[in-house]
Amino acid sequence: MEMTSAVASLSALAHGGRLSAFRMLVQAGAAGLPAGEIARCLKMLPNSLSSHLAILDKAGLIHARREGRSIIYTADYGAMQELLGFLLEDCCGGAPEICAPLGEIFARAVACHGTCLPELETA
Amino acid sequence: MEMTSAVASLSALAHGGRLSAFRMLVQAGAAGLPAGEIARCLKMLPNSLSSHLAILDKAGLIHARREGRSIIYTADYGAMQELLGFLLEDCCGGAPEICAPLGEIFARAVACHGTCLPELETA
DNA sequence: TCCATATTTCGACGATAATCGAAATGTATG
DNA sequence: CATACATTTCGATTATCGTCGAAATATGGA
Repeated sequence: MEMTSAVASLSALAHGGRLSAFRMLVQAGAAGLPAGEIARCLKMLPNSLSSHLAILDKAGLIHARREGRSIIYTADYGAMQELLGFLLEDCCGGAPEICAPLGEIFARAVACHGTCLPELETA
Repeated sequence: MEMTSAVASLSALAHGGRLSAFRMLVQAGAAGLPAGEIARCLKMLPNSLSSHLAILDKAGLIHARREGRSIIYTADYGAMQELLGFLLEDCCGGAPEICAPLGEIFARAVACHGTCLPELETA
């Protein structure tokens, strides 16, 4: 991943609404979520959210597919992986013991306890 | 880590110059780098860089210490860890096989091959 | 104390981004 | 084909950000 797309991804995530939306999608998995559902959950106007989702999409962090009259958005885990990898690239200046504790992130991440997303699966 | 500081961190990183500076510091390890060295390497005006470093500092991603007439900046690996953890929190919607490949990030990260930073250690 | 070095702070200007109402597009249904 | 629904696009306004020159602060050395 090169600088310019990393900045695009980080800029896309550097906004409360977009970050919340992205995290919802990350937590939603491959099934994804319709735009309206996200807007309702985050209490944003549909048109505002739409432009935010477009920014995330343009950065490659999420993708859209039409399903009936809804548009379903899904997180791109590969893009996420590239971004995190970019931040960690050549880290710790040759002292592996510094970046070793970063591995604990995944111990927590893989736990997958799931907090948000109330009745989305049943709706 | 709560939303508001995550957005601050991502906003801080969402800029070419700041992202480059942060990555230099991440790669520099605990020794850190003086502001002037970063400015020279990134071809930025000292005052511009200074305000960018201030933003990264305010977000908690780096810290400053004075050493002689230089000011040495260092990356905060703990803050970095929190940010990455926040992005990965409750990921994958209960399907661990999705976020498992994210673990490969660290296989590469821990390699610590070191690219940039030419004669900084000898200067 | 006087000067050079290293870095930051201030102030202004131009560029970019966020927000919202209104209108347009695409899709199902009667 | 007309209508309702889901979402996007457009246009304008306001706020925030990035950049740069100039001046200020802090440190070390002659």
